[in-house]
Amino acid sequence: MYRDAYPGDLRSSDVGRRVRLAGWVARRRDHGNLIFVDLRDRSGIVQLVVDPSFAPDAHAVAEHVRSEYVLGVRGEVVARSPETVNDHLPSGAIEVRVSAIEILNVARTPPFEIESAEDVDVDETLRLKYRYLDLRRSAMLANLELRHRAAQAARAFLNDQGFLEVETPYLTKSSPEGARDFLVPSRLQPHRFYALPQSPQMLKQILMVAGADRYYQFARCFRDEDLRADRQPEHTQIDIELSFAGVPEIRELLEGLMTAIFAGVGEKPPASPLPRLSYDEAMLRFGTDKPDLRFGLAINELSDVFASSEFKVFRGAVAAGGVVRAVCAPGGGRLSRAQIDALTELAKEHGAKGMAYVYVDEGRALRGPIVKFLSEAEQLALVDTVAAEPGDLVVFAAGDAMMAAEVLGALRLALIRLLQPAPSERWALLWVEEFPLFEIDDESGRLTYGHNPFSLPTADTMPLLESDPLAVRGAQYDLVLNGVELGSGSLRNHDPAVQRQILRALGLDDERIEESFGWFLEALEYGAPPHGGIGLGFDRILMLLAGTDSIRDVIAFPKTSSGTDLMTQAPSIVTAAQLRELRVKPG
RNA sequence: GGGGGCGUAGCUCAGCUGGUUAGAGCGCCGGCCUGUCACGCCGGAGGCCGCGGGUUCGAGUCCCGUCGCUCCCGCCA
Repeated sequence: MYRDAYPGDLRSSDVGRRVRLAGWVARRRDHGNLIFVDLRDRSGIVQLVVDPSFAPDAHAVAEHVRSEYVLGVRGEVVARSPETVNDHLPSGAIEVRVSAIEILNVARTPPFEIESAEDVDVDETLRLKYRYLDLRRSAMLANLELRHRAAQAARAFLNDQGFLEVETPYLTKSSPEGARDFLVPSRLQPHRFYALPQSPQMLKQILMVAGADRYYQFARCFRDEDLRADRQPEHTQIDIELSFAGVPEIRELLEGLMTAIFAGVGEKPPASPLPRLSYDEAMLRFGTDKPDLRFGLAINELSDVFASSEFKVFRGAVAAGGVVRAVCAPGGGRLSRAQIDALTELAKEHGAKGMAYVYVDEGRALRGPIVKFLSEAEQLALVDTVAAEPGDLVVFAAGDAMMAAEVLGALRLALIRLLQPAPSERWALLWVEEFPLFEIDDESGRLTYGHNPFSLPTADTMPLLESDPLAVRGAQYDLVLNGVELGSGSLRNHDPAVQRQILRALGLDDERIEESFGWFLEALEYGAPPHGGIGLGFDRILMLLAGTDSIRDVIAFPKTSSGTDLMTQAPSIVTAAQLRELRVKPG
């Protein structure tokens, strides 16, 4: 037996207890006579005292101990004298007086300090190469525990709601739609390939057809696309699907799930029912389909105010069927000229020709290059509409409505970043609903799906499928937390005819539909129940709950943004023999 | 595919308009130290300045290329 107690768990109530401990040397302080060792494991740290007059053998061993050595220790928990209590340590009221030490394993000097006094940011490259050392740090272990607790809370909730956990295969069928697939060559069937799933979407719908009724899975999803701080080639989603449920019930269920997850990690969950925004509303007011509602700075409609303005840019935009809209940034008056210029550049990057702006002075008087073109009535109406206060900055976008939404959405986020207004709440969780089922692809000009080609159109827009597909809305619901899309869900098409119609509207010919989706559409013909579900980005939820800005911090073994695993050096070259066996020709 | 940032000791960084032998803090090694907890004091080792090329009397510094990491755009139903 190596241990009968954990270092970080020991407290005053354990005084007098004889314990066996095991762990790593976090720090050693050698006073020549007394030696102090901070012993660490997942539970935390406790101070060991090695006194040569009490335990000469243990002291002789302790002299050779170094950082990150693995120790087995025997001793007695003793109270510290009041002046030696360490308030910074949960176990700081006690220490362990050591009677015997065994070095269970030695360790090379770590390439970076695991317990560093200063809060130094070690280069992530190094952390990833030595991930086992990085994970040994308490912050990273805390993230692993957070992940575990969130997963357990979600499972417990879903189990309680009668859900069945089902695993779907990793080796599955490639389909040309959506993201690029990771491919796996088949040895048994040369020149054929499996694909790693981008999502278990169709399989979970098949489970509904099968009568599984309520399904969930912590599903690993693979996409061979370029990476980001919040995107990995493989990520985990809490994949959920249920039968015979409408949108309100699904919303209620998922709000319960989120509440359970928040509570499971010790966070106060946002109050149910959550706010709901339609996609159109979100775009209009926040210029994005994933608004961060912790901050105001909503977009204001000013087209009517400036329809006949002397300021040509505004008047012209409205005359051409466009809009004039603005965001009022409280305290924005303190932005420097250079910062305004940077905002203007940002606006241009998103399609604006420039960026009109006005400062709001004392008495709500306006100042800035464009003010001389604005009538007194226009100025009053502007100040009134955007609720401007002295010290504010108002930025405008004039032109096409789509462009204005995008520009102001970007400006809003940039202004929030620059001005750092106090968030109205810690967690702003909301639903964004009824996305357009179809979009126009910028490159090809063809119709493409907005979110998910399996979504059911809303009842009122279903008849427009052929006549005006761009007006069709899906019975969809996205969950957005603090401006991050956590997941997107919808009711699905259980009617194969409607599903086929949508695929056709996307420009797929019957042959292609048959090849990619034939098996799936056939299944729908055998009594598919009405159903719907969602896929929640588990890593993203954890990233937010952990308070980090990279998904890599909540994944045990993530890959770099060029897709390498720095620890194992995957992906790697394989042998010619392996390729021959797979009938894959070396490039 | 495109744009930005970074790369100097084991780690985090400094190194000015090109100019002696490239520095600091931490870590590491050795010595001393009975209560420290970022222990303290003394001493020491440690550098392909990412890599390749160029300009120059002279390059960590300037130029070109390249590699790696990173952020963003495209992309990601």
